[in-house]
Amino acid sequence: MAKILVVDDEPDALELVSFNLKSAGYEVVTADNGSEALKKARQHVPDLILLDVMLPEVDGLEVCKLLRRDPATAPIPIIMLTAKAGEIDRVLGLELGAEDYVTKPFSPRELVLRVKNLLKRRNVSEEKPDQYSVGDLFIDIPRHLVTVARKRVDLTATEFKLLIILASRRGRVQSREQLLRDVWEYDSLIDTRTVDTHMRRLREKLGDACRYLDTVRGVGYRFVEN
Amino acid sequence: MAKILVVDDEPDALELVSFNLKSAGYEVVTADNGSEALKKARQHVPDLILLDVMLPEVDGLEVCKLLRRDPATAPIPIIMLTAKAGEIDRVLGLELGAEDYVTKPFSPRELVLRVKNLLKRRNVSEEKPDQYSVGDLFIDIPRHLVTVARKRVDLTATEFKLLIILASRRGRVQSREQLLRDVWEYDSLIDTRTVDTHMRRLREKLGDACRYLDTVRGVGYRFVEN
DNA sequence: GTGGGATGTCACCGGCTTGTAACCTTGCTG
DNA sequence: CAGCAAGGTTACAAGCCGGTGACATCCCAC
Repeated sequence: MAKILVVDDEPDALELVSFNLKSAGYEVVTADNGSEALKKARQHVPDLILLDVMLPEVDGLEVCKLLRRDPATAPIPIIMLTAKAGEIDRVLGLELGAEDYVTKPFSPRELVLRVKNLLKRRNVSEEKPDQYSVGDLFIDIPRHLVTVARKRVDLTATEFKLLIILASRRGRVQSREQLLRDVWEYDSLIDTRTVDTHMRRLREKLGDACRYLDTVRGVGYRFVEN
Repeated sequence: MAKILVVDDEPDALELVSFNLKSAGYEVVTADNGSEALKKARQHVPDLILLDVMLPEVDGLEVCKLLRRDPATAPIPIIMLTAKAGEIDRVLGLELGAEDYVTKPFSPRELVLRVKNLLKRRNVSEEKPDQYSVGDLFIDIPRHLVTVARKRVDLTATEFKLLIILASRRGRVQSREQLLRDVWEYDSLIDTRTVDTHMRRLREKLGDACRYLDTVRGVGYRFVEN
């Protein structure tokens, strides 16, 4: 998954943005001032940089210019963040090589969408992984293989699919209806309680690893976040 | 998706407009006279209002003025619809706080575009946000997760929904009846005092963060503005 | 056809959630 | 300051929800 450097001097904004990007599955590196941003950009060589214009000392425009000057960081696309919606800023930012521009306040959703688009355009792959691993649980989709603590676990087709759907949306609660749609692939000819039964069988087979599967009462099931 | 209140006394016009908005993916609420418009605006708190100027009894300009006077509906952007293309009307409407002005006959396409633009400008993201954060309180809807000062708080399904409804209308007081409608999703087979009990449980679990939940005596509850 | 595994359904149970009522506290009004 | 109404608290019973075991059915391999 793509690595993104987020630069903002306000801790709250930094937290908000990086949380959302992480949720969307990106790897996030942060910096809260201009010189740190330059250092981390050279150190990590991220796939994309989110850069706040208003920074103490070295401001965002300056950082942008310096990043473009260094051949190591020059090709990295940059999205500028700013509170000012002024035309001057926009033009200036774009001239200095920012790929895109987002004015505060922005919706986290919108930001993630722009990031996604930009990365897609840049052809940085963001395909779904064909394997997951959490703690001592390994899931290999093409091999249809699941192991817990290196020991192989045999799952039926339905159990496997259920596990994958949950794992691929790690942290996000899936309602029974949702799971029926995605695992069984048609709408509710099936009793929602059937999901419970399959969860039970899945948990039974996973043994210790069933700790990764949460029940959220009144809502549905969830694969734990960490 | 954004909710839009459409007000027009001609059934044909009402139908035309709401059909097009629904096609564009918006949720539509309708009213065919001024007082109903006011009632529904307060009840549904839409993201935008399309208001015909020519209405029997209370006319559009009057409705506009009244909407602006009520703090609950004041911030909602309004687009005025009128047959008259006169400059006087335009000025009057804008003075009264209409955000935009469309003269009949208009193309449905144009109308939908204006709606889209206005919502975008207002940063009413076309979709509802899937997370909220205020101070040290974080709410993540897909994860069904609430944290206060980074510490996880376990809420029941009802408590969670109540919190989300309040958070999504930050600053606007919600009456007990309103909350019953939106959280419990059917009309008041339930005692309004039940809301109190759930607010208490919610506050208890939120601990310090309950300071974000105001009681407005004689009216209802509110998530604080800032 | 038979046997075994996979799958969907059901009934039951225990516990948590939830609605309600009764009582207490608070703050407004005169 | 007294009285009252609105909201906070407490307690509790009902019932909903999810876990579980049992079972019928289906499908496939043999």
